[in-house]
Amino acid sequence: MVVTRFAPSPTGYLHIGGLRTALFSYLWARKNGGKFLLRIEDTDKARNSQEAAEAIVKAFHWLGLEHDGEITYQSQRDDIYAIYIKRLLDEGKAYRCYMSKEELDALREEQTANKERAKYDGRYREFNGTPPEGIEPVIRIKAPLSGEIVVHDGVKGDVVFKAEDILDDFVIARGDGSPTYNFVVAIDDHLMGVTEVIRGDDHLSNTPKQIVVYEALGFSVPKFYHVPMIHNHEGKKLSKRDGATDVMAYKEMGYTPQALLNFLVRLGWSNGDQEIFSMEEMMECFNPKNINRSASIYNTEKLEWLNSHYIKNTPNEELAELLEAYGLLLTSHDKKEILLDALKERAKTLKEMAQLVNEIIIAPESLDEKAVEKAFKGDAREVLENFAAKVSAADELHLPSDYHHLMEEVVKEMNIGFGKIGQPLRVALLGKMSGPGLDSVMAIIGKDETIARVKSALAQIA
RNA sequence: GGCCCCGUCGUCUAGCGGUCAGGAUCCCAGGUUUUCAUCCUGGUUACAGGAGUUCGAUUCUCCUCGGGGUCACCA
Repeated sequence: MVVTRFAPSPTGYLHIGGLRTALFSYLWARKNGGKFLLRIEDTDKARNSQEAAEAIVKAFHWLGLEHDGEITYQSQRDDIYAIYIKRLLDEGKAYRCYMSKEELDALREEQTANKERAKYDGRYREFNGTPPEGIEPVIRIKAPLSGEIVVHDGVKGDVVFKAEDILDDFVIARGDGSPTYNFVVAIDDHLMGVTEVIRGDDHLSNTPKQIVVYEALGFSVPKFYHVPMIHNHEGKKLSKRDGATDVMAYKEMGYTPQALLNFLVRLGWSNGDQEIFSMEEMMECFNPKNINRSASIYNTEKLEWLNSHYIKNTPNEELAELLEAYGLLLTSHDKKEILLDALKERAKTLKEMAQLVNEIIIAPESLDEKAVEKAFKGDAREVLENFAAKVSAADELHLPSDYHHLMEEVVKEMNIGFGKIGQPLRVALLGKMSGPGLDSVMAIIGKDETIARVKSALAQIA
């Protein structure tokens, strides 16, 4: 069984980069009928893990990504980690190191001065004398000091590290007894049954350390996939400073979950030339072997395109529900269909769409001066008066086509081009030169409001 | 600085020894539309550089350059 996991450290919210690795992990688990687990890496007790977990779960929920089973909190697993620390100590695979912080700093400084790599010198590795007074020892693992550690990575291939280059006896438990990251990650992944670790490639250089832990404990090493970073415009790792990295901010901006997920799945991963993926297709097609090796630059142009694509292709019923989050209650609006049909091809975001709806429903406060100047030339006044009279006289006006017929009548009668009625009417109804089809607009606001807006405009330009 | 990763249009990418180097987005032009948007059609733009290997390299090897990541009693 394929078991994947997403293991964020609780920095507050779910960001784009994290979401992408979570998505990859989720898809791979679902595709294989496996499990997708969530673990909160909150060994840093100063932070509020509960809130962070809730923010992440909330974002997952919005996106429709559900994790399996209970959430694992590292902060609640000290007892478990203690067992493995003791085991390593008992087996002589780890030891207490009584070096003080000051001594360590001094050592590092000296090494740096000599242009050597800063590393622990192993002075307590074989120590069995009397420990110095007043030192709370850290616990270090006996790491191999020579030879190679090979990470068999599904994205990067086999990455070879020389032990002497990168390893030393690193700390697995602090002076206060709390375990450190590289130690608990290995234990948790093993205990949770994780078979494939899909994570950012900033973790690649951590991996040899984790492999040391796996091997010391006799655990089998999972399959790794280190996915390249997402960079900002400057080519640097994406961070909170780069604008909207909070996933929920995309909801506020009016992006649909579908668009965001589709955008992210294609960032660093591809399936031939395919650009549009439904959730089902993602689960069907996703395979980490097609993850790109190089970092990608984050750019929202395609996201916008995808968003408008999905808005266009979302059924009205569903669209009306989505729009509720933007303060638009359309579910029982009698002209909902016409309204949504008229606007879904025009909006890039749901937020924008809500705004466009209001621009139709609510009469313009004032008419744009330039538009008035341009549109109300020649016999515009007569045209509008004629049209208003026809609207007044008609009994049944419901569909856009009903209004369209009236416009056609005026055009024929007065022997003018369509633009001669379209432009002034548009300005009268919407206050500006652009917007959706006028026949739809009129069908939406209805007969009385149409007449009222035309008359009001006529009065204003008198 | 040590170690590691990466390098195809501006951006996301396809390519896996022989292609007019393909698609998407963006941008531009034309068409459709009373307008704007959508939509349709067309167009501009890329193999970082240099050595090899080979009949032939974007593809394989090495070097250079460039970018990124990581080097904690943080995660």
